Amino acid sequence: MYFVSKRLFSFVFNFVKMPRIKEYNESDVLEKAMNLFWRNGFETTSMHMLEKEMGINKFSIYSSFGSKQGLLLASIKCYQEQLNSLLTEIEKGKNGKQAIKNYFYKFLSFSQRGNHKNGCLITNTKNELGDKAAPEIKNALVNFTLGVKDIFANALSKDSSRTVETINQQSDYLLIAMFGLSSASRVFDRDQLENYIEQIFNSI
Amino acid sequence: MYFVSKRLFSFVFNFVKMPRIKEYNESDVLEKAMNLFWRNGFETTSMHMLEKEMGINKFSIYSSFGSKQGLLLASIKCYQEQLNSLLTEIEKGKNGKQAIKNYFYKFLSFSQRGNHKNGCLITNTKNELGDKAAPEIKNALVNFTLGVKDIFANALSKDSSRTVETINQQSDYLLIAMFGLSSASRVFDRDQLENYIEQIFNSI
DNA sequence: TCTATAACTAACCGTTTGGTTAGTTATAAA
DNA sequence: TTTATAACTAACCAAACGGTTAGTTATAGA
Repeated sequence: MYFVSKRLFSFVFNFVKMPRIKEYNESDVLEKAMNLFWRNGFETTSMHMLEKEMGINKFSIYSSFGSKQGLLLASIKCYQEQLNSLLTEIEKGKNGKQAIKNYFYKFLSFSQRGNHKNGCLITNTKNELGDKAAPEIKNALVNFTLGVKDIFANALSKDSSRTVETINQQSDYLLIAMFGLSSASRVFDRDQLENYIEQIFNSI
Repeated sequence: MYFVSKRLFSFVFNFVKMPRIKEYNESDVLEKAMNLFWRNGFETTSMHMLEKEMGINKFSIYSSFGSKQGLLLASIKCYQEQLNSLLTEIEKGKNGKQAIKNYFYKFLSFSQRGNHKNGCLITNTKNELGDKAAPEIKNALVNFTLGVKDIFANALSKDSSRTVETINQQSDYLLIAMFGLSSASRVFDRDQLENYIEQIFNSI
């Protein structure tokens, strides 16, 4: 079974005439929407703000992304791709603990893009919507979190002398510490946060 | 300069006639409002929900608390009083580190009142409103946070062999760890959170 | 009983929300 | 040039939002 777009299908088989072409790039406008959700949260970001920031009107938003929550879901996936490029660096590192620590510091810079204290879109969305989020969104959040824990666990297992149980406990701990850092990064100062990171890695 | 209520003033000086009496108790309805804000956040809690939960109508809410943000401010102060009774136990403890650890555990139970994962009203409000909060609310949040750090620092200074700088760093660290725990307590499981607490206190 | 007053009720206010839809325009195959 | 189609514009929708206000009711002193 192959899936092709309606446009491609009609181009190949000449069944329908080719209509007007989109004047915007979906991934460009999505990036702008993501930044808005990241900075302001879901509820605070109104459709009006999205129209202005994305440079297209409601009709186009709804025809590309279905609904406001659909746009949030697409934004989350876009955000996750960006975070993934930071996460893969953990997997490359030889010293697992040090690689995770580097990730914590890099996340700190990442979260303050554009001199805004944005925090983390994943964490922000969990904090704001919780159980009220659409099932697809909740799944995306949970799966990403599980993936991060796995990456932490794999990195820790590279270092010698940790039992399986210790690895599980420490990766759980680092996961929550990361969640805490994400929330705290919207409130506390840079040097407080760096001190926080140093203390975290003292105990493992 | 003495401040007395209009009612008391008129009672004492017999200047005006005594009108109809309030049918509700302000601290009772405030407690109910606080629980609603604590569980749902500020924006999600509508005036309609508040009317139903508090058992009085908008007019009474506005005449007692001025505005929705005024009601939130009163709720925060009510919440802070409840947390203070947990915090004073830290000051009583002989072993500073252990007293703070006990506080972390007690907060965990406190935050899950009524089988809801409420987190902490202070932290939730910071996370949700941030800079958009009214100045009075921001002040209340900041001052409370500073107070907690002081209590941590005083407790740590009871234990021997810590420099002034270490005390400052560790109390800053515990403050952010507490902030993280408050956020994480709405998402993670009890045993994950307990493991988190144990690891936090390994490093100090 | 009369009266001044504040607690109360309920209808109402303008604004904003997410979302829709009728009508117009640009495209490219026929 | 005609035509089918989808991208586009802009006016529109009901519902919900925080907040107000005119009118009613209960109270206690006079």
